[in-house]
Amino acid sequence: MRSSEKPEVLLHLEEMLSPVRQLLKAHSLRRTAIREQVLNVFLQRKEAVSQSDLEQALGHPDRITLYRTLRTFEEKGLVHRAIDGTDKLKFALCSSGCSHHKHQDQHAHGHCEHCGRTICMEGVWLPELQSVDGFQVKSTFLIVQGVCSDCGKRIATKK
Amino acid sequence: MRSSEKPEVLLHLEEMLSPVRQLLKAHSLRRTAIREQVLNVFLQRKEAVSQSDLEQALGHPDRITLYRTLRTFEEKGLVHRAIDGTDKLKFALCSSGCSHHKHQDQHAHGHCEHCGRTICMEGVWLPELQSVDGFQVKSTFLIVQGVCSDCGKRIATKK
DNA sequence: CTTATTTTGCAACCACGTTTCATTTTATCA
DNA sequence: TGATAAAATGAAACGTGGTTGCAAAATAAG
Repeated sequence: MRSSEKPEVLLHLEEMLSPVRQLLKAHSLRRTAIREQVLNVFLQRKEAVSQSDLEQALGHPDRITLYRTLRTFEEKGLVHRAIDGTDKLKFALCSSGCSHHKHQDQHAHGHCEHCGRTICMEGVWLPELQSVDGFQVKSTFLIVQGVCSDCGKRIATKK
Repeated sequence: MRSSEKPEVLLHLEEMLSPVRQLLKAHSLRRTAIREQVLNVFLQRKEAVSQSDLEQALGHPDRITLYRTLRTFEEKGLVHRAIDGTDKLKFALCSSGCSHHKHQDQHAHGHCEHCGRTICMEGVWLPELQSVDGFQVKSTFLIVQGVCSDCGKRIATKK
């Protein structure tokens, strides 16, 4: 689908409406199909997603390209790694506090042992440590494992 | 090396002295070479170790056997997974509070971004949460990233 | 010392992370 | 709009790690 096939009016509308393109432009990233698709998934879901989540959501695109897309996003400060205690690497959209090399992620991550989703818990604050037994603290992560509210309801109603 | 080649007095001494064999017996596990070796590494280092750490430390034994050894130890409550924010799975010796299926790990884990080691921080306590926005909390993990005291000293003296 | 049970080591498979390189696509500028 | 430089893609290929099944070996029990 080439953009030249669309009337100009529509093009301008799209440019105005698309937060995805704004994000790409703001981080000086070229606009490509997979980047837009990936960003759309990040914007739709508010949770942390793994590469395999994305592969499924996007109908199994080239996995190397997807891999590099995520790494590029991470480098440019669009996403950060969300540590959720699983061995699976997940990413979440950065908030405005993230820059290219310093990511801030001042909230806990809740990992649901039922559905496997990882949600960001904005309300939980992390202990602010500076040094522990000679260990210089640079960042802290709090992982909360349990059952998310959706799964909790589902279990309650089905039983 | 068959034990029958040693005098009986020595045998008794060994039995009395070996915490490794006590651990195995306490968890009704058979005494095998690799299990003793792995436990020795766990007892010597006080940090969390990954499978590849163990492979290196033990001179690359059969990796499947090692893999199953760790899983067995985990099932029997000898070790627990130590979440340190890396994608690499690590294990640490359980304290007395661990049973077969319920592991307690009430301390933070410090991950050194310099040497990659993961140490247990007994002094840092985790926030006790019960429910956050409908999320039922079952366990919490605190990961502290930074520079461990050894690396801190090493950097300070070398520069 | 024999036997039943457990553990080991091997083969084999799949998922994932990662790099290299030729080809394609994008943004830029005339 | 069309040519061009730079960037991104897709294929191939490799390494590591996790996992299972099965026959051989080792262990604990009698």
